[in-house]
Amino acid sequence: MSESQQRQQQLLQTLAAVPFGRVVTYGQLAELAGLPRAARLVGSTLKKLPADTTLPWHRVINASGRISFPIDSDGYRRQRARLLDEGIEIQGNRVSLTRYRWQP
DNA sequence: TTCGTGACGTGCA
DNA sequence: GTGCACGCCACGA
Repeated sequence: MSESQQRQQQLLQTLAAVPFGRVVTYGQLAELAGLPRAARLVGSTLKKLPADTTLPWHRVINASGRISFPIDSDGYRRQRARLLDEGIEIQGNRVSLTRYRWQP
């Protein structure tokens, strides 16, 4: 297994540990996985996930507390709907990090 | 090998 | 609050 594949495994394992009703930022997820400053890697890794994945990809938002998809995109609507399902409040495209951020 | 690109972050105006 | 520049890492052309 290559180095980059191991890093992606680390990220996915960390993602799987994010509890229901909580969110993490791209940068936070990277750091928790032992990969500081690899926020962009999180994005490209999530992009490769299969559509039927059971991983909570929707619990990952950017450092501003916003959903990183364009407002009118499909991905945006799917992520928003899933977050709402978990009881997370969303104003516009924004989630309150102070209330919902996961702190292990 | 180099270069452009991306579901990002931080600092600053 | 917004926008921009720059840094970061991986990947494909």
